[in-house]
Amino acid sequence: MPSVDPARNLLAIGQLSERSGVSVSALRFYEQHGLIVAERTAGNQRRYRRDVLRRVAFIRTSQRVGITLAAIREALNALPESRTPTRADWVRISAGWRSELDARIAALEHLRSELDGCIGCGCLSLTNCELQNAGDRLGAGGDGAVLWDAAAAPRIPDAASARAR
Amino acid sequence: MPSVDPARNLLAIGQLSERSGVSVSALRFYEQHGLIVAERTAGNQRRYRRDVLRRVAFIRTSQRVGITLAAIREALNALPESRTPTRADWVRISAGWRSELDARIAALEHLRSELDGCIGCGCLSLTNCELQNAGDRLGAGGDGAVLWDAAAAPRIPDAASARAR
DNA sequence: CCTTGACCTCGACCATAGTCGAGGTTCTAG
DNA sequence: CTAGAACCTCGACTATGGTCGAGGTCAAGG
Repeated sequence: MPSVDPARNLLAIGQLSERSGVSVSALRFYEQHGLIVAERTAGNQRRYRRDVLRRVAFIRTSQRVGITLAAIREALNALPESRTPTRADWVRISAGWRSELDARIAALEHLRSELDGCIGCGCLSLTNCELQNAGDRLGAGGDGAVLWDAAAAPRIPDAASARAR
Repeated sequence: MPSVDPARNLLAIGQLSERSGVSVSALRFYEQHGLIVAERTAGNQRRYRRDVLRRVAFIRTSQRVGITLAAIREALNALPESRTPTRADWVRISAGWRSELDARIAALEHLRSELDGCIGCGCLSLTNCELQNAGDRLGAGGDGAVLWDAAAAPRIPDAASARAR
């Protein structure tokens, strides 16, 4: 195991991996996608500043809440000088994650009530059923709360337009 | 538009697409993955029995609840002779979907409470945080209700084992 | 100095749920 | 009989979040 630069306390990728519990390949992947940064040694090896550990923690925690890497990256980039989130940053951002979570829970509950109304009904007749025809969606809650918004674009790129193209 | 076989009332793929609202490519995809079946004309074109319409409705409705195609296929294959679900089948199976939904909602609520407890805490210190360390997961609820089961296999194929392999 | 473990890049691959296009065939109306 | 719409297969591509291996380099201890 390589020893740590005594002056600046930089971490090699294996060390960061071990301390964060995130695989080496995932760390490289995060860098590729602009979520973390690394300095390089003369020999082109990555060296991480210690605050990257916090950054990785932030990323994993946000992921556990179901936030996509793209959204996490945006949240990080929105910070002044793209700094690693402070505790205050975390409080603010995680409150936003909480709203996302609320929205997703609400969407599932709405869906459940639809399903309940549908369990005994003529659903499979393919007409007159909310579950069949509603415009709301479940999909990996992309950007924002576009939940049961019937006015949104149709989620099934339907046969007619498919053929038209 | 081709006319329907008067004797058996079979549907061409375009007709099934139009009536079900599911794209032609998706219908072929479903067939490829064993969710629906088609007879063939002498010229190798698909012809669908009318009950496939019900089957497709079942598939789409189940998908809207967030069930994966793999799980839907299993549910369909579990029916006697892999018949198209009757109304009674739908009642039974959709009750199962409902439990899945309940489990997913419970998982999200659990997560939310963890997040709440974590918003002001030292989360980002990477220690002593439930959100950081818990074994529960969100991921596209695979097979069954493996929700916040700390005994389950670690979801982060961690650095150590990655290196070991 | 040399070995060995840790590191590097790049490209291919996993699952999920399809879409799109190329190149060729079939079906049906006129 | 023929035009054209609808159909066929197959392979490549989309996005997400990575993993794995090949082939090659770096760094540090003995």
